[in-house]
Amino acid sequence: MAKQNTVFKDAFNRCLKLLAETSSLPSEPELGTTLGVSRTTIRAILTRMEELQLLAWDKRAKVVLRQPKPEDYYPAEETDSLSDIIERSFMRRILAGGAEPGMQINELELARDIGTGTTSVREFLIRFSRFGLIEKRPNSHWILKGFTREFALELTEVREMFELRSAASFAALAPEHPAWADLDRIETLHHDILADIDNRYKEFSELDERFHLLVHTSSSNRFIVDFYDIITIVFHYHYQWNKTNARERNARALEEHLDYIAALRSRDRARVETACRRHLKSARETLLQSIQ
Amino acid sequence: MAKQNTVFKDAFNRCLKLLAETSSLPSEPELGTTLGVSRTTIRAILTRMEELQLLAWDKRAKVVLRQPKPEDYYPAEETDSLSDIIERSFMRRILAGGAEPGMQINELELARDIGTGTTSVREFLIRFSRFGLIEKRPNSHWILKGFTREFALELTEVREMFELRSAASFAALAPEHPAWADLDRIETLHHDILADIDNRYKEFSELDERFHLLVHTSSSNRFIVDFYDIITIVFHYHYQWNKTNARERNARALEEHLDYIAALRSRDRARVETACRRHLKSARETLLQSIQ
DNA sequence: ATTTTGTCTTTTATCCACAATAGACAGTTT
DNA sequence: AAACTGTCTATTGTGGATAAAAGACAAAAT
Repeated sequence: MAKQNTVFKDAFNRCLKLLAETSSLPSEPELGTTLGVSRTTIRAILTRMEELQLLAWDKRAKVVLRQPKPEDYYPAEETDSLSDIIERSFMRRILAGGAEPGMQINELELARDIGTGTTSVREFLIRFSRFGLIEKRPNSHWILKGFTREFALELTEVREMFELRSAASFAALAPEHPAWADLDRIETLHHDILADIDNRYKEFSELDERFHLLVHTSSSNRFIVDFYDIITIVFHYHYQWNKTNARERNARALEEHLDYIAALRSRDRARVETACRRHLKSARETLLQSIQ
Repeated sequence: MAKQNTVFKDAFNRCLKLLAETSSLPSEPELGTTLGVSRTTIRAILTRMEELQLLAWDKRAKVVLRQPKPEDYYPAEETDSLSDIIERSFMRRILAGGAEPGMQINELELARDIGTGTTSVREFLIRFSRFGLIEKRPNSHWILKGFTREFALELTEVREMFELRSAASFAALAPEHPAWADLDRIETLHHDILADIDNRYKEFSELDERFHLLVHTSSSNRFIVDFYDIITIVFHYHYQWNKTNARERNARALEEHLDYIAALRSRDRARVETACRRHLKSARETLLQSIQ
């Protein structure tokens, strides 16, 4: 297998949802834009839909014949891209499994373990190395530096530097800047989740990412925004594998966010700094607690 | 060709220099440590030296038979690693050649151009992407974001944040910390170069890198130290292709460094900040001037 | 008791091949 | 005239093969 057709399968599944809602599908280029894939893939999807008797397709006419059934969809595990699979598998090994700092990482072994070629694993490791958790010895193995206390402290040090600066520039944005509207939407979601915290506390992780990314984006600095990727991935997996007191932690963080958002709106520099520092401090503590 | 034996050739050349200075070579493991390669490579080197009648090798006895001649060395262009070749070639294209921001980068074309396989080019691009000059569109091409004014401003903004913090922590290092001795050596070199600036101004680039890296290292933060890689590569190629007023620029920077070094030694926080800011400001101006 | 060497195995770096996907262009339809 | 479709080509993503390089282990030498 040279390449998995996950792009096709994922787009096919998404296209089924579109199909469920209309009696005929739009033009190929329009579908391509909607689903974010090329016309080649769209045509493969249409062909498949024809085969499944979902669609009568003749040039511009794309008439829906029947509603999609659950078995028409490709299974979810076939739509994950290879790099996602490798990432998950690797993160499980190093965060969940008891991986010791200093351990060697073996491309070949990792590839065999995941059931994939070495090229993909290698490319993943190169991409991943910018997160500072692994390091390459040329012509030799990779070294796991480990998700240690030092790592967390170094990460949060930079995060705090960047976020304080971003928050300050956010507060200075012109009132008509679209970021304020984004902030409104995010604030509303905070209230919604808090109102039903027992059931919805799990939605925090995603909202947290969205909020902080919005703040960082206002720095207009690619290095600051890119750095947030590291925060995202660390917190993403951290939330996934460390669920003690998740409800309380998230509720507190939501309150802090609301305070932080109010401070941004006040445009009062000192107030922004105080609220931002307070939240970052508790985020750091949460992260550190989970380490040992 | 699966793999170029550049490690062997480069180590062989370095080993020839060792051979020129003694009458017999040390043990295989010792040579390996000295040259930074494995015993496998050492044995290949010794075999080659035997073939060239440079050495009589029998187990532990490695008797030098004659001095190496220039033709014994492998040519310098054969000792460069493939990734160095790709890097140089790519940087020339985007910094020296008139590459427009927004331009597409084609892995295959680049590989053909350099005369190498696509895998190596691809891995280079992935590694290089962390410098923020290119961006990947999955399943499609890379986009050149360009060495623009915005890039330089974003880069220097982060650099200034990091270096101010690093300089402050440098000044707070214990007096017995080895970094102070490194600083002494670097200062001496500054005086040496300034004393013969007309002939030695070209040595500034390397010294500059060494000095700032020393400062950044004292932050003990891998993200800050790693970020300095970006500065290094940008300035490295910038110095290489922009030589107007190099002598004057370098002389001024050397003076600023000396002032900065004196400030670090004084351990006076305000003085450190002033000297650091002044130097970073002029470094930024130099970089910006070269862009348009 | 170390250290060194001989031999062998494992892993990395790199090229190549091929399916999936993107994208270009001309002819066709609205 | 603008958008769409049919067809074809080019490029990316990924597995597999292979030489270079690293490294393991036992036997030999100090």
